Amino acid sequence: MKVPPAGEEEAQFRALLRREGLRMTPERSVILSEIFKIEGHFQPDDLLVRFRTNGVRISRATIYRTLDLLVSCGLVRRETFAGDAHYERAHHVEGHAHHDHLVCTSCGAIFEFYNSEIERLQEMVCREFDFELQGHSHQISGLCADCRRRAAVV
Amino acid sequence: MKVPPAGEEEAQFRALLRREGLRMTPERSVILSEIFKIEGHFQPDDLLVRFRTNGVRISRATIYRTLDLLVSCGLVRRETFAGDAHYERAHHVEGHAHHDHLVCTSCGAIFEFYNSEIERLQEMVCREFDFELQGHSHQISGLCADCRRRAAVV
DNA sequence: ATTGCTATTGAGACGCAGTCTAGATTAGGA
DNA sequence: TCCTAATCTAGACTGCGTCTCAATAGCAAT
Repeated sequence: MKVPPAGEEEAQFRALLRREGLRMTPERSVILSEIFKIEGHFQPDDLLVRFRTNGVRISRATIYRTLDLLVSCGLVRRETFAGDAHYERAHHVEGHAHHDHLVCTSCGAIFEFYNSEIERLQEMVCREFDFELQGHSHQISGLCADCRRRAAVV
Repeated sequence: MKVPPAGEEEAQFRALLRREGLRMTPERSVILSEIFKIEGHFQPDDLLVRFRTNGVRISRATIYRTLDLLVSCGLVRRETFAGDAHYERAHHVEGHAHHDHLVCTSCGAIFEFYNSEIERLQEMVCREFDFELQGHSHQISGLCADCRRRAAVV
C-alpha cells in the first residue's frame, strides 16, 4: 500500500502509538492524513466513501478502530449530533482547542462557539453535585441566519 | 383492550389530539399512563419490556409513533445520551420544566441541573451568531460522588 | 536479513435502534 | 349503525457500529 508523506500530525500519532506499544500501519497513516485534509466535521462513512472513490481499500472496522485511537490520543474530537457520531480534527489553527456547536435544524450547518463563562459555570455546577467533570457536550439547535432569511422570503 | 383510568395528562393529550384531528386510542392511552408512572428517564424499549411483562401487547412501531406525538405535544422530552434516545416526562413537579443533565460515565446515573446564567449566556451566543435559538442539548459527563468514592477505595 | 511474537487487518456476520410496509382493525362523526 | 380515514400489528428492512477469526505484517531481538 502506498504510504502518503508523513506530516507533523503523523509524527505525533506515531509517537503516541509507540508510547502505548501499538504499531503504525499504512492504513492508520492513510486514515490520519485523509482526516487532516478535511475541514470541519465528518462521519466515519465519509472516510469510507472517500477511500472507495480513490481506490483505497480500507475496511469499515479499521476506520472505526483508528478513529477510536485518534480520539483517545487526543488528535481527533468526537461529537454526537442527533444520535450520529461526527468527528473533527482536535486542534484548530487558532484559538481554543475546545469549542461547542450551534447546529442549524434546517440546513444542518454547524458553527463553533466558545464561551469561557459557560465553561466556568459548568465547573461550578459540578462542584455543587460533587461531580468530577470529565467532559461535556453542548449543542444549541436553531435556525442559522441564512435559513432565517430564506424562511422570511417564503 | 383494557383502558386505564384517565389522568390529568390524558385529558391534556386528548385535547391536543383532537386539536390536531388525531384520535385517542387505547394504545396511546396505555403508553401515556405507563410513561407517567416512570420517574426519570426511560428508553422506548423499556416501555416495550414493561408491556411485555405485563401482558400488554403494543408494537414497537406504535410506541415510537406515540412518543413522537407526545414530544410534539410537549408532554414528553427527548434527550440523546451517547447516541441513544432517552425520554422523560416534560413537566416536573416543582421548579423548572427545563433542565440539563450530568451523566456519570461509570454507573450511568443521571442528575438534573438548571443554571439560569448558562441559559442566558446561550441566548447571548445565539445573538452573536445571528442564530435563532430553538433548543439545546447540554450534557456534562464525569464521575458521580458515589463512583468517585468507590474508585478511591479500590 | 531472519525469526517470532503479537498487533492488526478485512470480510462479513451480527446486534441494536429505529423506520417502513401492507393488510387488518377501529375510532368516531354522520 | 355505517363509513372511512386513521391507526394498529408483525415483521422486513435500514443504517450505524461492533465482533469474530483466519490471514497478514510491524518491529524488536537475534
